[in-house]
Amino acid sequence: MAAWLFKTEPDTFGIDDLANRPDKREGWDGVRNYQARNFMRDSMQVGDDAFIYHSSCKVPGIAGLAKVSKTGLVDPTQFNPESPYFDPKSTPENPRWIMVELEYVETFVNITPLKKIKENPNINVIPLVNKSRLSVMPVNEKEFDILLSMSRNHSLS
DNA sequence: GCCAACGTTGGC
DNA sequence: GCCAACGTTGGC
Repeated sequence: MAAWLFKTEPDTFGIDDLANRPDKREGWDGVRNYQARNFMRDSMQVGDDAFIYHSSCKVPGIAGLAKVSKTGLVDPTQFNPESPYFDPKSTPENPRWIMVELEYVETFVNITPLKKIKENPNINVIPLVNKSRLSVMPVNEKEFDILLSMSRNHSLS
């Protein structure tokens, strides 16, 4: 089973919004980056772990955990002219943007800040730390274990 | 297919 | 709000 990290702006949609959905699930729409899309389309499987990372906020960092609950969904916002994610070049016959659905698992008591993540030499592999702007990125097993224990230990303090 | 210009992201 | 990093666009 693989693990991933999803960036999101909590002002728009954060871990609390996911937790407050009636079924605690949400289609992860609005990703408009081919590399990120390819991860969702080609590599994700139901049951994969998914960190929810909050960006562009007071304390950027990992806020919670979710899991992939559906794969291979067509992002409906690409066909909606009113949506900021509208893509006039995409057609229903050949949709360009594929998404997954995430299901809420856990909110960490405290955010695990990017600052702390950067300080750990064992997790400098992920594009997050490398200043990439990828909004969806893979997290290897070792990194996942470290990040999860950081997040849970931190929540005890 | 190169690459300069431009727009966006996102931490600070 | 600044600006570095990076993806995308479009002229050639």
